[in-house]
Formats: sequence, structure tokens, C-alpha cells
Amino acid sequence: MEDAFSKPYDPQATEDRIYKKWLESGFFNPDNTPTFPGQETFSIVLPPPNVTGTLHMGHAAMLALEDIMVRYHRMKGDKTLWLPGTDHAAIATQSKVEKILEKEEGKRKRDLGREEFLKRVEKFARDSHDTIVSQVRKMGSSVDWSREAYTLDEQRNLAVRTAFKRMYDDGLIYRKNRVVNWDPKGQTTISDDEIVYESRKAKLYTFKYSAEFPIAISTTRPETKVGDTAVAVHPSDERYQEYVGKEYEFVFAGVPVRVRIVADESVEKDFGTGALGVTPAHSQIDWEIAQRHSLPEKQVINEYGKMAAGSPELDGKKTTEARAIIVEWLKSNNLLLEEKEIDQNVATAERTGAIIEPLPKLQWFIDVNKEFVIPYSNITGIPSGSATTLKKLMKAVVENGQIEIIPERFDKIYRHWIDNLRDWCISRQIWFGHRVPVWYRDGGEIYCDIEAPEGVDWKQDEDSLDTWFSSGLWTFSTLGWPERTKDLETYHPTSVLETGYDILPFWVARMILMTTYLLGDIPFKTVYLHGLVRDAQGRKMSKSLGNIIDPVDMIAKYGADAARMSLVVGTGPGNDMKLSEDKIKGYKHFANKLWNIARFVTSNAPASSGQRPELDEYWSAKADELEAVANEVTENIEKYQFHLAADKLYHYLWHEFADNMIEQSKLDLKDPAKQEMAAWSLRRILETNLKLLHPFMPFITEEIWGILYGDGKLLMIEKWPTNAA
RNA sequence: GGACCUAUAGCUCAGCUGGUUAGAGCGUUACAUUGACAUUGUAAAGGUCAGAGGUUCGAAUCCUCUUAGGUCCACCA
Repeated sequence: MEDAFSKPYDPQATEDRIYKKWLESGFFNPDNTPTFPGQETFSIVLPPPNVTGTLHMGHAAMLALEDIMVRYHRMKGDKTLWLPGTDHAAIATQSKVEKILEKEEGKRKRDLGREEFLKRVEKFARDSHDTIVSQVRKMGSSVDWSREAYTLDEQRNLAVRTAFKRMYDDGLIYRKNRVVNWDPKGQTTISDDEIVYESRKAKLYTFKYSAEFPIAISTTRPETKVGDTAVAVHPSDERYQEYVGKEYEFVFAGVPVRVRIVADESVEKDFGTGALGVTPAHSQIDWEIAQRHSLPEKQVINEYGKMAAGSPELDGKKTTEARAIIVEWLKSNNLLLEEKEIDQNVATAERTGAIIEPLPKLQWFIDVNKEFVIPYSNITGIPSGSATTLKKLMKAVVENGQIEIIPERFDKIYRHWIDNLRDWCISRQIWFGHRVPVWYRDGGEIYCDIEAPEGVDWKQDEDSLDTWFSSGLWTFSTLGWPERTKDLETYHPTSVLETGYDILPFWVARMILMTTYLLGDIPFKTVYLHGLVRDAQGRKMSKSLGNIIDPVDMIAKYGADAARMSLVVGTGPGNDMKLSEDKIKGYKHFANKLWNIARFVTSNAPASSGQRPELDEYWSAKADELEAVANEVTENIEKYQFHLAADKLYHYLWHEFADNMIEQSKLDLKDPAKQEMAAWSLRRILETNLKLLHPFMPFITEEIWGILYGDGKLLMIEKWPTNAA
């Protein structure tokens, strides 16, 4: 009996030691792995986790799936790079630190000032980074740490400035005063994608501005009506035709208001009274109507969500208080015609939870519809030197099949998102992030470049950029762009992007936008989307529900191999997965089973010369079966059916190899005529299975490999046991 | 309002382009076992594949509709 096999298998005593061995080997870095003739490249960038804290089970699933692909390709002999990094996550990190600061010291960021506050955020980000790195290691991820990147480091900052400058020069980035989504709590604008709609009950009030005014209108926000500058009706609505073009002046809730009646196609005849009070400064849609009819805008709510309408009675009041006052005023003046409860979706900010206040603001935008000439293009259907738009580029690469999305159904969702895409507001009024590379000087001078302008009295724009601007560059900024490095040439476009389907629009689409524009190429060939990890009842894991399963706890209890298997088996691409502790436990049992199989084989089947002996009918059939399993597993991995591959190996090892073949060998090993054949077969089948299982359960397979062949050779670079692709 | 997903054993899910008698794990029950196995084996019970219709020699699988649960997008003043 070999002492090397503890009883039972102890992942705790094994995993960290094995990971160290891998690190020391240097094989995570493709520059160090042996090269083969005709070798292909396989590259993945790790979706950078936000430095807002610790990793959750979703990250663990991502790491497991990517490591499977990476280890498989490395063993196949491909030049394989998995590039890790973290994301500064601008607004998310800043608001997290703000919360901590307020809770622990009762201070706000302005009490510290920009510089001091940023130091705090950076310290927090560094700590989070260190935690994340140690968790990524715990999972067994074979990432190339020598190429680690951060979305806010020097190199990435240069990439951001370069990208901004190019878009600015092409006229794709512009600055404009427009109604944007203002988060009164976070004191910043946010993009459409950072809005979460909450359904609530609201009251829809139908009223007239004044007794003389001929048309009644409906609204859920009477307080904004002091900012109305028009009433819009549908051009074909006979009820209101006679009023179109007329102007009215009156005093509404103590505020002088002047409205013009306009005809606009966007008005629904059947909604409410069929007439819409137009408030250009506080509604996206009204702003657009105002543009079409050259209507003035009148801001009546300020950045703090308080009234500023030029009325002593209303000013300084919260919008909800002002609403009550105005409703009272309507009632007492007999102007309120109807009050009805309706269901309404309220826009709230994803990070702070505050209700979004649409406000006109001077902001930076990316124009997704503006034509520009693309100097170089590797995109099918869009020749170099042709005129195109960002939207067209984003659509083309998915429609022409250059990028494949798995599962397929998500490309519909992607296209739909593109169709609805409006100009992207990229400036944020937060301190943490990439500062807008634009400088101003008295006299209205504006300067945009990669480096700051020479000379005094230039002032840099105070705003920073949306975090997705920098993560959109991730596949190539990590490889050295804007420099034309060897890495960029070798590993870009990347092979696969593996991420959760929930960030398809945020991140995947933005990477496609940035890469097609800046490189004239795709960022990746395949997008593999995994689902959300939910609890055993199918609920989202959240702090408030207290149903979070922490990957670190699970690894400590059951080992990383077990945790990985539990996140892979039983779940196809794009489907949410339910996870329970029992499931992880089950795979710990499996690890132990494998451990005992290895113990049995080493102590009962002595290593042979390697020459294949004559096999009888039983063992010959088993040899064929092994080959079939290896081919099937390979095929499943190639087709991104990792759950099938893992499940197959689980059953084959436990119920074929252990229950059947080992039992048979117990008889054969006692028979001198069959002994060698049985021993050889056991060895060979175990060996092949260790290779096949390595991408899924890297630690235990590597450990057993080391015990079997104490020559220091690593399983992680053994040749994959099939040639079939 | 638009789109998508899911529905298979008590529970969690496989079942790839339609092809014998629909599978696994957990759970349940019976028996065996101190062993390569703390975490074992053998077997049993358990299914109108959500419902209805259609295509087909043949449907869990393809099509249509219905029902239930879930998700995303749009944002209606």
C-alpha cells in the first residue's frame, strides 16, 4: 500500500501545493510551453471582475468554464493564453467606498476632497484586487499572471485616451446639452443601461392648466407641469385641430406658464385625453418633441431633485412634496378632472437606487449613427475605406457570422439591443475613473489629445468616463494596444469570450463597438454565454435573502475540484443553474472515489513496460470503449457542451471503471494468464481518464499523476489523448 | 406593448441533427459488504415527457395553439 494516498482524499492538503507547482513551472505563460509544428493559438481574456469586493459563485462558474477550455487547448498543444485582470468599475466602486466612508466615519467625499478621496478608493480597490487574485488561484485557474492587467492602470489609460482622441477626431464623440438620466443621489449622469425599472402604483391626474385653457392633459408628475412649454396632440386628432399653432399664457400653481399647441406624430390619441403636456427639460421624449418644434425648455427641478421653478411656495421642496401642493391647488381651483391609479415603471439608478430625474445637461456622447470612413477593415461586407457607422459595424459582425454567439438565441437579443441603441452618454460626474482627455481655456478654446496641452491656464474636463468605455477595449488594451505588439498580433482576435448573459448588452456589445471601430476587426470569434447561479430554490443569490453560497467556503469544505464540477454538470449554455451544497458534496464524493480508484490501481497493477499485451474479449472491448469515451468527451468540449463531457466522465469512471472493470480485475489479477493484461488495461484507462478529467478537476488529477509518475512531469502539459477534433 | 426561455421520476436535471422498452444523481425500499472506498455494491419501486391538435412509417425531440412559471427589452405621458 502506498503512503502517498491519504485516507480519505484531502483537497486542503493538496490544492495550494499543486497550484504553487503549476506557477513555478511557468506553463501558464504560453511563451514557456513547448511549441509544436502547426500549432494553433487559443486566447481568452478573463472578464475582469469588479474591484468592489469578493468573488461570487457566478465568477466561480466563469473561472471553471474558462479553465476547462484553456486547459483543454493547452493539452491539445495549442499556444494558449488566458489573460487575467480586474475592472475598476468606476461608479460601482466609488459608491461602495462612499457608503463605507459614511458608515464608518460619518463623512462624505467632499469632506475629503478629490485627491484624498481617490486615495481611499484606490486603497479599497487594491485590497479587493488582492482578495480577488487569491480567489482566482483557489479555483485553480491557469491564467497567465505575468500579463495581468487593470482597466485603470497606466497602459490601459493610454489606450483609453487614444481611443477617445480618435473618436473625437472622427466626430463620433461630441459634447452636447441634452436631457440625460440624472441620478440625484449619486450626483452623476448614467447610461440607459444602468437604469433599473421598478413597477409601482402611481396616480394619473387629468386636469386643465387653467379654467380658460381648452384642453385637458394627464400626467403622473404634476410638479413638472410648471415647466411645460407646449401641449402636443396627434396631427389627425380632430378634437384639437382648431387649437394647433395657438399660444396660451396663464399662471399655473403660482408660476407663469406659456404653452403652444403643436401637432406631433408621437402622441397617442387613445392615451388619456390624447393631449400631452410637453416638459422639454424633464422628459426624454418631450425633449425630442421640443427639438422638432423648436420649443423653449424650462428647467424647474435641480440636480438635487428639488424644485427650482421661481416660485417661493415650491422652490426647495422635494418633487413629491411639490406634487402634493400642486394637486391641492388643482383641487381647490376646480381644475382636477380625474385621479386614477395606474401601474407604472419607475426608472431608478442601478447603483444608488435613487429615482432618475431626467435633466438637461452638457455631456459627452458617442454617436452611433454618424457616418465615418473606416481606414482598415477586416469585416466581411464592410471594405476598407468605406463609409459606415458604429451601429452598422456592430450589426455586421454578428449577421455575417464572423462572431458566433452561443447559445444562438442570444444573437436575436443582441440585434434587438442594437436596433434600440441610442447615442451613448459616456461622461460621469464621479471622481474615480479615466478622466475625459479634453482641456478648456478662456475664450471657449477646446483641446482634445492623448497628452495634456502645453502652456498654462488649460483646465481639464472634470468628468470621468463610463467604466464600459475602458472595458470595451479589454481584448486589445490588455495585449498592448495602441502599440502594435507581438502579443496583439499573435492573440487578437481572441478565440472565445466567455461571460454571463446578463452583460451581453453592456460589455459584449461595447467590445464589439470599440474593436470594430479601432482595429477594423472582431474582438473574438465566439461568445459563450453562461447563466446565472441561483440557489436550490431557483432564487437569485443575494445578501438580503441570506442564501449566498460563498465559493471560498465551499472550496474550504469540499475542494475546488468539487466546486468546479458542481458548477459545470447539469447546466447547458445560457441556462441558469441551481446550486446547493449537497450538489458540491456529491462531487467531493466523486473526488474521493477517483482517489480510491487510483489507490487500487497503483497498489494492484504494477507499472508495466507500456507494451500493449494481447487482450481478451473483455479487455479489448473495454479498450474500444475507452477510445469512444475519449472521442465523445473531446467532441463535447469542442461543441461547448462541457456539462455533457463532465457528466460522461463522472459516470464512466464511477460506474464503468470502478464498478465493472475494477471488479473484473480482482478476478483477473489473481490469474497468472490474465494478470498482465488486466494490470496494463487498468493503468492505461486510469491514465487516459486523468488526462480527460484534468480540465474539469485539475488538482486531484495532477496530484494522482504526480504519485503515479514521480518524475516531476506535469499532467497539465501532457498530450490530450485524442487526435479527433 | 415586443421578444425569449423553461415545463421529462418525490427533488435536481440529461436526452445532440426525430429511430428499439425515455436515462442519471439525490431521495425511498430491500438485500449484501469492513473493503481500493469515513463518501461501498446489487437490485426494486417510481413517468399520459404540462395540455390539445398537426407533420411523419415513427415525436420527449419538428410545426401550430393553449396553460403555468421565469427572464430580457421598450417606457405610455
